[in-house]
Parts: sequence; structure tokens; C-alpha cells
Amino acid sequence: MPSYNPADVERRWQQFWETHKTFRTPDPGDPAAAGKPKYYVLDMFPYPSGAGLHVGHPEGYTATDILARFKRMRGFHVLHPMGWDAYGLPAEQYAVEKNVHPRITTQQNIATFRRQIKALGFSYDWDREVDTTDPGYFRWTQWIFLLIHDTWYDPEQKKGRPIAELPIPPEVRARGEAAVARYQDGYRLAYQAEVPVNWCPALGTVLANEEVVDGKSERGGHPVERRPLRQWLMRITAYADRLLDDLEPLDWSESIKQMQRNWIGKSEGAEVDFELASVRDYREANPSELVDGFAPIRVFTTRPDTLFGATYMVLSPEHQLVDRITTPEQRAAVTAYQQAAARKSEFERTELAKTKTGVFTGAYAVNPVNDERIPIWIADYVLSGYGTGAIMAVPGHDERDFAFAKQFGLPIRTVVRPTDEWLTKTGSTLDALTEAYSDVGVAVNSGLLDGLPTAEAKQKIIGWLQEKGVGHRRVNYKLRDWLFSRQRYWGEPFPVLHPADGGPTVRLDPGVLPLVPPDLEDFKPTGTPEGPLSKATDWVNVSIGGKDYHRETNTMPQWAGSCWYFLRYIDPKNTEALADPAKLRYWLPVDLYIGGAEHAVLHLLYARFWHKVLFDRGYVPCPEPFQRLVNQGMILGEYEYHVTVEAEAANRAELAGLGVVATRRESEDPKKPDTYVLKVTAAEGDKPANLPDELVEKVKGKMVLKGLGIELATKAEKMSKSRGNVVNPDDIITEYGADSLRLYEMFMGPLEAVKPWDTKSIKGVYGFLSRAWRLVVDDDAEKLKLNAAVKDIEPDKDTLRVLHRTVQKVTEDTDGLRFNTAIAAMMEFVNHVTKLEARPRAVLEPFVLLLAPYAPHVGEELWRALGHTTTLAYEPWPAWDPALTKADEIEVPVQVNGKVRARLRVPAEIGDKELEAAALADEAVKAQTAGKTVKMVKVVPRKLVNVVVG
RNA sequence: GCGAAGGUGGCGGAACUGGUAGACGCGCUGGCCUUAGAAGCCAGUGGCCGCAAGGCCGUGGGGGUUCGAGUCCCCCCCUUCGCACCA
Repeated sequence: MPSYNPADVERRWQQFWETHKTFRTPDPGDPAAAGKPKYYVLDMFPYPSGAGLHVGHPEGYTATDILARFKRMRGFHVLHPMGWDAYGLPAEQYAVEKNVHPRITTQQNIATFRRQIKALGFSYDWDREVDTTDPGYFRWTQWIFLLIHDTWYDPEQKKGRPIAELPIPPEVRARGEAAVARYQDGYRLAYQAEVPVNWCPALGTVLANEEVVDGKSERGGHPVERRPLRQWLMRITAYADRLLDDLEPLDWSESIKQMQRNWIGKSEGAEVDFELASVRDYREANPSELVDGFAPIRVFTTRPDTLFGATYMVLSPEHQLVDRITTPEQRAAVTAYQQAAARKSEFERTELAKTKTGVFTGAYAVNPVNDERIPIWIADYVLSGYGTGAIMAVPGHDERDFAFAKQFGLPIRTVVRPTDEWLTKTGSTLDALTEAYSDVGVAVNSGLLDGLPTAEAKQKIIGWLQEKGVGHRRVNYKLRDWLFSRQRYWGEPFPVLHPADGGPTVRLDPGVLPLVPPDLEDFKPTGTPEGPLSKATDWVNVSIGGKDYHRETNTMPQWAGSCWYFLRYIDPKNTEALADPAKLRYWLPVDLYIGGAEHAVLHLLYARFWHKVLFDRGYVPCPEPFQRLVNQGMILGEYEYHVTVEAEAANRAELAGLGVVATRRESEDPKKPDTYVLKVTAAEGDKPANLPDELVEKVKGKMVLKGLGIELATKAEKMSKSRGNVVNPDDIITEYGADSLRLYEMFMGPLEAVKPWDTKSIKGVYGFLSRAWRLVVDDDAEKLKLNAAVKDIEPDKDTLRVLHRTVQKVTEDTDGLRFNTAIAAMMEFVNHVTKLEARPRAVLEPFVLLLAPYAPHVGEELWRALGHTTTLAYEPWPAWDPALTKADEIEVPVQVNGKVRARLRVPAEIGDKELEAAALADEAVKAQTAGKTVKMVKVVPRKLVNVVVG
């Protein structure tokens, strides 16, 4: 063979690995695993879209593959699987568009993804492949649903327990079986409720809060409206505290942990009841009468210490008390405001948040701490979905309340003393604040709290409220229960039956699972909240034991299958259980999980929640599934030159004269202006290319278009079809091979960094692989033959040192996921050995082993050229000798007053005294210090000398 | 507005606990090879001044600590990401 030909090498080795099942992972008891520590490296499995693989996919997959191969060579028993997250909206949308059954499109998409992924040479154990739409898989998704449905959360023990263990109050038991069933239904972790949901008419389904961004669907950007519907929900809120606390010890990036914490949004404070003034008046006038039916207004606050500063109250426009308390004079204004608020989407409400709006209801409430009567307003700055949907407004110490109070002339009272510094800075006095002081401080104007610092004041007032029966301590979460049903066809059916007579929902026996969806011809959404499954009347209506039932016509959301797939890889063919407990004990938790940051909250939070339920019920051995999580950074498109709209307009003719084509590019951020992208077209029919260097110059640190002086901005943007900057991995593999693609993606920069793609840079890694190839292989021979320069000789000292340094660097950097610097070290090795006339086999062999996890096809082929007949996948990883990494002679810089003036070549083991003497004896140093007094000489042993003169 | 991560040559990026800034790669320049090109190989490549030796400047900006700062401290600017009326 010949010169490096990736297409040939890669095809043959992929074939070899497949036929020899090189990467089959034996189960724990197997002799092949004996004595080895386990290592579970997991990729976030892809959603096989119609568009095929994107260059972003191989980034994470290459990283995990390098680590999997590295760990195998270091003696670990490695689990490294792949599968498909194939249920869900996008597949169904695609199927509806193409008018092909989603099962067919899904299988086609999976086939494409599998082919593309296999072409990259990853060392997956393909015998463990899972597909969430496979009945053998979703049988267990449904089984887990039943388990969650069978579980209630015991706040005492802080864990999920079987519903059979839920204590039933005697009065409920007395009312009979149906009553007990209804009571239990109220506690299940999977439950049905009529709740206001995010209904998306365009998609014909409801969406989880997590799937709605800025009031639009995350997918497609369609408008979303609120409407009440019967839905399945998961009581994830019961686990909020554990999801929060267990985050702490995980080896995840701080930013992802923070995003999860924010999403859970725990805040501690108090709930306080404010009685209506009218109720109080009536009660006081009729002391003997039992006044009922007028509940107080309950608010949640994190600052109960500021209760004395509450000068008004605000209810959300949707609050149920609004209609009952509004006075006749205010009725018209209130109704009008409510209607206006209802018309606004959530998005508009927040978008137009600059000025506060609101209306007085005419009613008053009594502040329980000082019996003061304060007006009750409604305003849309108070959200119905958080806390109690009502607040006590403390304008002195809350920015929003302050703005509102200013807007409507409501009183502002200082009840926490700001620092003097703050008063001066803001130009406030204690009696006249110019803005809200929301920090902690010492309570003033607050009766029994006066003089207490915030923390103590909170404790004291909560105690007081509890004593009086008008308030209590309360923890609140932003996290909502997880809306778990979708009105779609392409998802797991719920394994339940609804009795036609309206009785409590019945669970299917786990033994009859999987419940397979009906084979619908027409799977399009109905456009109504009845899902497409309702069209399959034969499937929906069943009669068991003479009783009529109908099946649930909602399906589970896309996230269901991905909540537990990493468990199924461990035992993918098990028909008795989701996985063998012994195998789960062996492999869990996942040691390293790599994937995109877009799953920071959704998938990772849901999967953690399911895992905890499974843990509580004894099905998995650990409370957290993913010990270490790394998010790869996004790969952006190639950088392009942009100019402002004004510059384009002013220079249109000149640009055309230079052969430059300007295309308007809409800004993603509505707050930022559009730009024009500049390209050139060399010949007719050519794809426009980036501006060549001849057209660009640097003037005063700014990039400008040569001649015209227009300022250019270089920008790299997300890859997207609309921008036409998507890179297809297939094209790169055809031109340079999978090894080069792998290497390039790792060489671009740190794994976690966002980085722009640059196709021409692949030449660098391709050249490196070609050089490595020629190092070992005879380039001119017809067949694979060892290069004649490879000899069984002792390496010289220098070469040995380069080898040992390379082994050390590559080992440490691979272990730390610093693949870019590991590759740089291998490049330096090749640059060094290329210069040698005779190349010692003793340094080439370890090098090939180092290279193999990164470029496995080239690695195997070179290993074969060196005379080996088996795969190198399980060869021991090379070791390095620290003594051999050290040089005999080192270069030490000498500074005079902190500036490098000379470099000395000295023996590596030189003492400080000798080093100092050598430095002072140096001619260049003498020249710099001549005529000056040496004040001090700082010697950093074997590193540096600094001579200070004055 | 809040939170997080960043800002180093023309570009992607290196730089261990403060100790030779710019490893490695792209691009660019010159040379070799070639009928020519491609590929490959060799050399050079932060900026400014200088024939050279050498000098001065230089890690977003400004100040500070230190013999010595990309790295530590204070202030400011910018970029990206996440959250965003959460009481």
C-alpha cells in the first residue's frame, strides 16, 4: 500500500470490528471482565431526524469514544452503548408533512443515523442498541409508568412508597372501595387533573412548561395559549428538595447545576393571611355570629420581616377572589382590566413590563400585624401561577412594588434601615426613599421587630404569626408538576383503562404489556384536545368481564423514553425486568455522561426524577444516575464578514465593483440590527466564498474592506439550514476520512468551548495522519509494508525523552478530556521522529497505541504494519518513566529588572549558587548591569534568574 | 436587571501552584522538487524601529500588589450563554 488512503483503511477496519465483535461487552460475571474495574461512558442518544447527522453529533461521540478506547487499554471493563430516542413530536411532524407513517420515517431516519455513526468508527457494543419505539423497549417505559402511578410520596420518610402503604383515614375507608381509590389517586406520583395547560393549536398538542419559550413552542415557535384540560401529571414537585440537595456532590459543571437550581427555584418564607376589612367589620359588629364563607387573602412572602411596610395588596387578575371583593363602582374597570390581561399572552405581559398597570378593586384588607386597612388592587405583574397568586406589597423594599406605588401614588414606608452609604448613593433619606431598598438590614417602624436584623426579624414574626393563627412558615418552588400527556399519535400509550361508567381509572396488568398503539392510517392531529388515538375506536373501546372501558387517548411525551434508556443498555434483551438488578448494581452509576447543554434542565431533571422513584422502590442501587456530566460546546458555522446595513447602503455600487455580493442577514436578537454578509463569487455558478485576504486589511486594530475602508465584523453563527452554513459529516469523511474528522473535532479547542467550524483547517490533522502513516509504512510499496527506515535499534536519548514526554502528556490530557493538547503533543512527536534517519520500532509502537483512541483506523493499520496480527483495542496503554522525561541540559532565562536579557544553557541539575554565578558572568547580563549596583539576585531553582539593579 | 463563562497574533487555540507569552494547527512569505500544477519537503512568520547587532511595545481598558502579572486584587468596557415581574 501505498500512501494513506482513509476510505480503504476505514472500510476494512469497520468491517473487522463488526465481524469480530471487537467491542462486545461481556456481562459482569464473564471471565473477560474478571478483576477489571468497570467504566460506563454514555452519550446522550440522538433523536434521529430526517436531516441526518450534524457535525455537532460526532463531537461528543468522539470524546466518549476516545475515552472508552483509552479506558479499555488501561484495563477497565467498559460499557459504551448507543441507541435512538425516536418517539415524539418532530418525527410525527415530519411524517405528517411527507404523509408517510411515522414508523416508516423513524426506521429510515434510524438507518441513516446508524450508517453515519458507524462510518465514524465508534467502539459501541451494537448488540446493546436500544430504540425507544421498539415494543420490547417501551413495554418497560409503560411498566415504569405503572410503578410511578403505584407510588406516593411520604413526606415523613422523604421517599416514594407503594400506594398500598398509604394510610387511609377511617372516614374515607368507611365510604367504601371507590372512595379509597379516589383518595389514593390524590396521592399518586402519576395523577390526572384538570389543569390550565399550554395548548398549542398549530401543533395540536399541549406542551410542558419546559417546552414553552417566551410564550411560543420551543419547536416551531408557534403561539401557545392557556386552557384547562384533563391531563396526566407527574408529581415531580414532591422530589424538589431531593433533586436540589442531591445535585451538590455531583461532578457536573457549576453552570448546569445552577440552571437546575434556578429551575427548581426554592424560596423560603411565610404564608400570611390578610382578612378582608368588610369581613372584619361584620365580625366585630356581630361578635356572637360565626362568620363563614369569606376566606382571607393568603399571600406568600420571602420577607415576612417587612410586614409592617405592606401598604397595599395585589391580586393577579385571575385570582378567584377578585369577583367577590370588587365593589360595584370598580366593577367595570376591574372587568375590563381582567379581559385585557387574558387577551395578552404570557409573552406580551412580560414584554410590556416597563410600566406597571393595575386597577383598584375598591376593597380593603387588614394587615394582621398592625390592623391597618390597606387597599386591594389587581395587576398583571403578580403571576397567578406562583405562590398564592396574591402578594402583600412592600414598596419600600421591593423594586416592583416601588414602581407600582410610584405609578399610582400609594404610600411607601421604610421598615428596614438601609446603610448610610446606600442612602447617600441613592440620594434617599430614611423617610423618603428614591428607590426600593431590597437588601437586608435592621428593622425600623416595625413594632415588636424594631432593632432586629432581618434574619432574626423573620424568625420572630413567623413565630408571632403562627401563634395568632394568621400565618406560618412556608417553602415555595418555581418547579411545577410535570405535564405528562400529549395529544399525539407517535408516543407510548398509557397502560390504563377508563371505565365507561366514570369510575376510577384502572391500571393494566404489567403482564399484558406492551400496550402497542393501533396501526392508524390517519395519524394526523385532530386539532382538538382529543388525540389522534381517539380515531381508532376498535382500539379505544374494550370490554373486559362484561364491563366497558375506553383506553387513554393521550400519549406520553418524548422525554419518557429517554428517562431510563441508560438502564436498558445494561441489560437490553431482558424480558423479565427492565434490567437484571445484579447487572444494575455492577454498572451504575454512569461514570461519564457527555451531551449538549440544551438538555441542562429538561432531560436531566426528568431522568433524575424517575431514577429517584426507581431508587425509592428498590429497582436501582443509587439515588443519582449520572456521576459526572460534561457538556460539549456547540460547533458554529464558519466565520463570515459582516457590515452594517448603513455601510452596505452607502457603498452598494463600490461593493459590486469589487465583485462582492452582500446578503441581508436577519439578526436573531430583535434588539440588535440586521447586517449584511459579504461574499465573493469567483466564477459563474460557484458557491459564494468568504472574502479573500486581498480584500481585507487591518487599520488601527480594526478589520476593514481594502480600499473602501468599511469596517468589517467577523462572526460565526449557529449552523442552520436557513443560513446555508450546515456542514455534513458525510462530505468530510469522503474527502478526508473519519479519522481526520474525529481528530479535527477534538483539535478545534477545549471540548466544552463553543467554537467555529473551519473546513480548511482539517488539512492540518489530515497532514499529521499522513506523516504518521509515512513514518511507519513504505509509501511506494504495492502492499502494506513496513517503511525501511523503521529499525530495531535503541532510540537516542533525545528521542527517548520525546517519547516519554509524549506518553505522559497524552495520558494525562486524555484522562482530563483535554484532547486538543494531547493531539498537539502527538504532532510534536511526529515532527521530531520524521527528522530521524532511522526510526526505532521501540518508540513507534507506543506512539501507535497513543494515537489509536483518537484515530482508531489508522492506529489498527499501523499496528498491523508493525507486524501485529490482532486488534490493538485491548493492548496495554504505554507507560512513561518520569526519569526519562527529564533533559540533561536546560535553558534558563536571565532577567535584568524583570526583562529577559539572556538565556543560559546549563546542566539540568545545576545548583542555585552556580546558576547565579553563571548568570552574572554572562556577557549580555554584564552589559546591562555595567555601571549599576546589583541590589538583589532572585534565583528560581532551575527556572529563572532575575538580577535587580538600580 | 440577575446569574455564569469568557476577552491572548490575520484565524482556531497553548501557557503547571505568579517565573522565557504565543506550544500545536490554519493562513501567509520565501525556497526545494516538478515541463507545469497539485501534493510533499525545508525555512520564516506578534507589532514597530534598524543593513545588522539590538532596542522599544505587546495577553479588552485603567489602576494596584510583586524582584517578576495573561495568571493575584480593585474599577470599567465588551462578547457569549442561561434566567427574567418567581414576591
